[in-house]
Amino acid sequence: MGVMTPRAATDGLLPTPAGCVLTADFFGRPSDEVGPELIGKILWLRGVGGGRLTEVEAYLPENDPACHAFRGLTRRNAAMFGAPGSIYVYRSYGIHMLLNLVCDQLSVGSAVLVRSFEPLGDTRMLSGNRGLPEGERGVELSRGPGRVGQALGLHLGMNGLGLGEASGLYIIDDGQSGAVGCTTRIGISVGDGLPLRYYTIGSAYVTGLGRIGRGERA
DNA sequence: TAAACGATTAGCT
DNA sequence: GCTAATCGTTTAT
Repeated sequence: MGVMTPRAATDGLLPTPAGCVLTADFFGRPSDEVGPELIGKILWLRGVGGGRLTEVEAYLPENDPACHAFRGLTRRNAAMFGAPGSIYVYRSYGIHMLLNLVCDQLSVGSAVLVRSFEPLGDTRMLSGNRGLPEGERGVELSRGPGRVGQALGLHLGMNGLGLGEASGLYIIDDGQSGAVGCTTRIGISVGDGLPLRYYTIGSAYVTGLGRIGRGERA
């Protein structure tokens, strides 16, 4: 499934990781199916960097009031109803840029929220965007959805663009995988209780480790 | 036009 | 563990 990393998409100073680039056929399923399979895949923004996905959450338009698409299409969430494998970026709390990957078929309104990743390769661009010491690669760099957006330098101009050439953002499968855990989602006031958060078991690049430790919704 | 509300994080206690 | 800061989007007048 998918195609190999396009050579044209590599940057001399910051090579895009080798592997199979996931495309619309991978994302064209409900987000609770795509979510767990994304764990361990590589999120990479051309020329900036990225890492291995360690935490994502699925949002479904039906029976899920926490999903932005639950109340139908608005100007803000329009990108969420776009083609599978496109990007939905929105501003949270007036500050943070949160990254979602659109799943399922056109106009369904299902997406996966990227919450954390473990950095790979050169982190100079990422740490610079975060305002951290050059080369920083600790959890402070990319644990938490707001930090992910800031590290990658996301902006609303990327909203609605497709993964790949259009946006420079790629999801790459390099064949490696780890154990995937599942718990309830984080930071929402409605629709919690649904086990739609997926994470890499044992990784420090996961938020809310406390509640996982207590065995909540394991 | 006004009010309320967050898919959060940093900073305290 | 708890709370404040922060401001665009949505929803209600």
